[in-house]
Amino acid sequence: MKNEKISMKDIAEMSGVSIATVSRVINQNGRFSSETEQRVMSIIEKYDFRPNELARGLRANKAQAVGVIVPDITNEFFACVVREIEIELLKKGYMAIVCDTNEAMDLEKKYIAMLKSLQVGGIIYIAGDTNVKCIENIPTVYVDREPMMIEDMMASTFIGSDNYQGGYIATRRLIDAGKKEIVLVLHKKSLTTQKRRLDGYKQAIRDAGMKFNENLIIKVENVDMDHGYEVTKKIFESELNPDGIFYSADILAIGGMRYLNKMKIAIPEQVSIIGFDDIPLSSQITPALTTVKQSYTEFGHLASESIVKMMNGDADYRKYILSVQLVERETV
Amino acid sequence: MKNEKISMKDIAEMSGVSIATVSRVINQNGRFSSETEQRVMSIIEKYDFRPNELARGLRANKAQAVGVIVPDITNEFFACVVREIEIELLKKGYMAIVCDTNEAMDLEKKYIAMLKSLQVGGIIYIAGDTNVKCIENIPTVYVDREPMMIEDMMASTFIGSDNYQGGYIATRRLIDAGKKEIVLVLHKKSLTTQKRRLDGYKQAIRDAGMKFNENLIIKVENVDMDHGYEVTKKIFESELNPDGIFYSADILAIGGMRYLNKMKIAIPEQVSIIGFDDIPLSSQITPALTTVKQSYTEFGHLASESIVKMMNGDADYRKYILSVQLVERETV
DNA sequence: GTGAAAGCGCTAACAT
DNA sequence: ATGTTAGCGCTTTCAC
Repeated sequence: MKNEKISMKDIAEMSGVSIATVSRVINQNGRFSSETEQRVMSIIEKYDFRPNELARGLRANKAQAVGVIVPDITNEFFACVVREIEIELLKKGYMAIVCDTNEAMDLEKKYIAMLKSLQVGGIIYIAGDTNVKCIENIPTVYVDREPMMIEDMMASTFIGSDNYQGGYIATRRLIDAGKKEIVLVLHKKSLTTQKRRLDGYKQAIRDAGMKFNENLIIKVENVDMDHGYEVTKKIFESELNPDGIFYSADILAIGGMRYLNKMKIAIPEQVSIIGFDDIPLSSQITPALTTVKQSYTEFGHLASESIVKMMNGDADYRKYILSVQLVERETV
Repeated sequence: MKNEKISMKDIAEMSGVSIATVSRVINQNGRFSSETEQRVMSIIEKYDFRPNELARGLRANKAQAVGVIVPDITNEFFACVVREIEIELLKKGYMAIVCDTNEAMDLEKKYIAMLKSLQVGGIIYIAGDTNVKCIENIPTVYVDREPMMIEDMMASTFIGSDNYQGGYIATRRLIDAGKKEIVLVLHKKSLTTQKRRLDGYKQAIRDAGMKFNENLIIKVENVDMDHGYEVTKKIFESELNPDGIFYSADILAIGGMRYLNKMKIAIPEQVSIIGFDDIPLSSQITPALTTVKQSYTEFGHLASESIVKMMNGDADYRKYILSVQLVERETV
């Protein structure tokens, strides 16, 4: 009940060895006899002792932790990526410190500062914007959203999907379904992800011999279900009359479908819908959402792998562009 | 580019004062002239210096951080609670360290150990189970899921919803809609939340002069959409023939609705559905889910408030039982 | 194989 | 108003 906090010094005294030896045993740094090891270990277990990570970190000049910056933890896609990262990092002996910025740039800055003062060894950064300068003096892996590399370009790692390909196959699918007026709903922020998807869209349109129409590209302020609903309402209340909509995120599509359902617009007969991400939810709604799958498992796995390498000085500076697949369900 | 890490010692040298003075300025502990303050501050800003939290924490014998343990970050309800907590804690100058345990008890133990060795000042604990012993020697706020208090009972705080009331009004609503065979889908784990909702259900049934039927209580292994689907399938493939289902979580209900839609079972004409939580998603699907609302905002707010009080020795040992409301939408 | 001791960056008690 | 210094718990050189 009242275990006063125990330190290595206490363990040392109780085992009748010096604190240096205790340290060696704990870190398995050799130079101790196996009898000593046994004795020390048994005391450690008896008191359930774990070394103070603050002191360790101070000594090592960095914590056994990595910061993870996420723009929106309530978006199932990011939540899944984060879970994956946490699990992987834990396996490797690191603690993940997750910071949800709610897409606010000022919070992002604040969290980066705090993470630095916490002396995290690295940062996994799912940026809220692309005008971010690279984080300085600390290993960083950029995930999903690629920052404008100002300088430092070669000293960083990026993990993202093939968004161009994603934009292309989604649009192509809609064209193949005979759709003629295809709206693309994009996130307003200047994200490379959005730009690439647009490029893919354009190319698919051109390849089909159709004419690219600027007015069919609609930007949305925020990526959530409400904005998906509102933008769709706006579209149908305008002079546009699309027979296909490609949303840049599943949750936008889900919000949009609510509007279509409400207005009794048949999916996919009147309007086909296609999303992006393939969050677990997308297979659950009715009709189930056709979408472009990004693998959050791979994102998380690669990100943790990569940041740990970097922290060990094992530079891993490159871009990983993961391929993307069309998941056919019921909305096209 | 190559700013070597700067410490208070460097700041002190550059400002021509002692490191103690720098410390006083930073912490606004008084006993320095305003000229000194200006000079020191300007250097600090120039170098964007922030004190090493590891060293601070070591000195203070605890970090300016609180651990947050969550059973499932991909569940929108918990994600929303976490967001709220993070924001509130940041305002108060604390860092949140979020640990997603994915409903695994062993991970939970591991994370608690890690948080302790990180010397967090407190823990906000949304337990995965109820058989948890209280966390020892560290201020803890239990949220949503109440642990069996072994000892230590009076030295802890709990924040939860009025689950009995929630169970009652949901069931009552179904009864009022004329439903006769009402299934209750519960989480299998021994959670007090589940038990209370069951109690509310029973009471409502009895109050209506109906007979409680044990067979109508179905337990589910895990709370996610897939389990919602599967359990609903199982129900309709059994000899049961419910005209109302009360799911103990919105995401279960959403999975269940997929099955009903697939089988062309009309909601709410043939079967009425009611959920629990009121996650943002529930208002977005078609038909929109009738549910019992728990306020994640209040959860998060109270939890952060309370843990900070406790860490300041300002004991706040009590139970907060938040009231709950029926949100009428389209599935009843 | 083991121990003594320095020092990581900071705060606070004690001088002045 | 400011400086000196001990010490938080740990790792790691350097002696033996």
